[in-house]
Amino acid sequence: MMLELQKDYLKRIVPELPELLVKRYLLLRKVYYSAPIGRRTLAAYFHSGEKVLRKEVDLLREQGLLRVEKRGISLTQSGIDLVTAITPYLKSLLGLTSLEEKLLEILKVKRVLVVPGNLEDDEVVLLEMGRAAAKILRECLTPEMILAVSGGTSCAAVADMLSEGPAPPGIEVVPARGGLGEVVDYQANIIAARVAKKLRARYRLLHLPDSLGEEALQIVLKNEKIKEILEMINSAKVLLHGIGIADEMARCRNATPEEIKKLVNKGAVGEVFGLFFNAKGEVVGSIPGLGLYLDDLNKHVHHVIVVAGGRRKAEAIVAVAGNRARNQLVLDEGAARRILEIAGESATDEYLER
Amino acid sequence: MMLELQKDYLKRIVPELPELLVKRYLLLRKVYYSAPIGRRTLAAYFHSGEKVLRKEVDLLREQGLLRVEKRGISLTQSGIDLVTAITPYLKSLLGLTSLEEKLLEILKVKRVLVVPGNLEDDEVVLLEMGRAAAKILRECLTPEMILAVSGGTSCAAVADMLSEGPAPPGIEVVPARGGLGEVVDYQANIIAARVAKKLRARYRLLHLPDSLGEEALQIVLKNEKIKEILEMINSAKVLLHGIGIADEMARCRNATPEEIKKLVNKGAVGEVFGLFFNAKGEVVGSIPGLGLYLDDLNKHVHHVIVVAGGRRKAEAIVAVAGNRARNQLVLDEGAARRILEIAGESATDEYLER
DNA sequence: CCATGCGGGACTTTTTTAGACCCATTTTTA
DNA sequence: TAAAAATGGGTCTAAAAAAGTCCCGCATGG
Repeated sequence: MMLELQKDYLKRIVPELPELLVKRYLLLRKVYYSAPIGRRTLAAYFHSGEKVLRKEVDLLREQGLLRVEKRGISLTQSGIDLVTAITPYLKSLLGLTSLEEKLLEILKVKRVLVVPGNLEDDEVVLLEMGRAAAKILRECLTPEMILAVSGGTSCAAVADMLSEGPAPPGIEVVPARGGLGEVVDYQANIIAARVAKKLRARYRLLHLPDSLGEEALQIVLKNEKIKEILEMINSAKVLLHGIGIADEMARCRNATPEEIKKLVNKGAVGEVFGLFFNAKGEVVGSIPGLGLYLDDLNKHVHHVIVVAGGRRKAEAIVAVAGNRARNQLVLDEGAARRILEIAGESATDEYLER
Repeated sequence: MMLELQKDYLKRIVPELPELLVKRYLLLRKVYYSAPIGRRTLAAYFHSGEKVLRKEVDLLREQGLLRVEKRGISLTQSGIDLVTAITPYLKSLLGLTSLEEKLLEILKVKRVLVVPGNLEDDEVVLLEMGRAAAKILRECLTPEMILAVSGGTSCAAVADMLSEGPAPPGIEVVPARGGLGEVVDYQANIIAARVAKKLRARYRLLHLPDSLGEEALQIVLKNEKIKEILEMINSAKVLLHGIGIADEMARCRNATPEEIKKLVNKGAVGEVFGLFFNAKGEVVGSIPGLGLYLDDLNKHVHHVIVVAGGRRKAEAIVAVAGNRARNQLVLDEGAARRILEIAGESATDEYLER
């Protein structure tokens, strides 16, 4: 409270502080993730003039935070320390801390962590979310547990940012789904393997194409190996997953226009593991055959880490991750603020209904 | 510690923060003590251009901290709140908090409070010191006690800044000395009366010219009234006093050149109540007759509040107020930093002696 | 071995800032 | 009560700072 008070006063007597602080924080953060990086590249990234950027760089270099060399700009050790140390203060200044508290109430989950920035405007935000989620993930690990991970860019970012180093013994990493989409880096299988490698843990793969006909699926499911892995997935104690937007994911899974229409009519907005959720968080559709398996998962798991960002995913996040007491959400500022807007709107709606 | 850490990081990522903060703090503080005050007067005060100052004023007005009216500039309620609330943060930023801790060790007193700024450059500092000391003074008051105050500009400032309002019952305010100097506002008598009025307490006056011959003094001392007051002074539980520079005060008390030379030869650097102290804090001279009385005072008193500022008073402060466990010092930044310098020098001297 | 991207420097244009007034009004002073 | 001083606001101009746009020599990586 005392800190909040001072922060407020500080903003009034030095109103240029937030702007300066955020600007430089974003610069340092970008360099952190992209070093070594050139002056012009940075300028283009921030849509600012070269001279303007150079001034900032010079200033931060004079402060000993940046190192400017022939090969490009990178952070000094102090710069690295600062970027991590100042994040909580910045979040408080930007109102993200109070945003987190509000979302905690609205979404009724275990934890909400909001990363500054918007995924849609700034690619670095994804990495930052990945880093935050990776940290949480490590906290959740205990010996002899199964960790299930989903696919997608968000989980890929977590794998990227996960620190290398041994995890508790006996951990196994499994993909929560089969193959999906074309980009190999975002496949659950690949991500599971990469996470396992970082953790120096074992992993299993699920060799199952995702969009399979009903009959074919029934046959494949009789395969012992696949049955075994599916059982492993279902007994996972930690679950890491992203969130899909319903219609996009349906299209991505080669659903027919009728099927998509059907889903939309049922109010599907969010998707995860091939399960489709409506705004109230109810399952209104699923990939045939696997649906039941995966619906069970939520009942036995201990920790669920959800990583998602971008304003356009807000509805899906509420639908998929809301009202689940075991969920820990890692969001970006864009999604977080949008969720608050939606909640405000629906609250207004309720008010109007009376 | 956490706060210190953040402060440090904040200074590195926004190095212009201290400058901005201090500049505006000083502006607000000046307005606080001088409102309503005009733009040009302020500009002249800060030795800055009119336009520069106007920009700052506009900014602070937009922040709702200043009110700009035909009659002049004054603080809004928020502005008043801010000026008082931000002081501890500012002190920490300027390193005054750590300065206070160092002085506490060096001077071995009960408390050291350092006010930002230098008395010699900025007249407002005196008022700020007065306000700080007045606050401490009120904390020290208990029913039925005697409060003794000395003369001088510092104590006058305390009287000025003392809030109006009742004190614990039965308090009596007495001047610690008789008349001294020409300026009526700085007489101990007048200050005692003003303090008493603010506290809604009773007061007594000491009708005794300070520079009296030895024989005349002996006669006057037989006066019952005077004896009574002198006894009251000696049984004071709270003592508020400033600090004089030895040679200046000697001259002020109409000492002959020989007497002054004698004092200087004895190493006198500081003065209070007509007692002269050398650098080690020993009494090396006094106004005839009253010396013993006043030397006793320090032995029975509970709280001693010392107010002094300006670099040139540093030696005197160390001499008079150092090494007294009951003393609470209110200093300005100028004096405080100079004291630290002196301590460093003498420490170096000791080092060289080995 | 060359092409790309790097930091640093220089030059010009644009924008911002700062200084020096004057004005109508209010407040203080004589 | 009248004169004098001080108030905020406005404006014009000079100065300075900022920003945009190049070019250069160099290292690095394909």
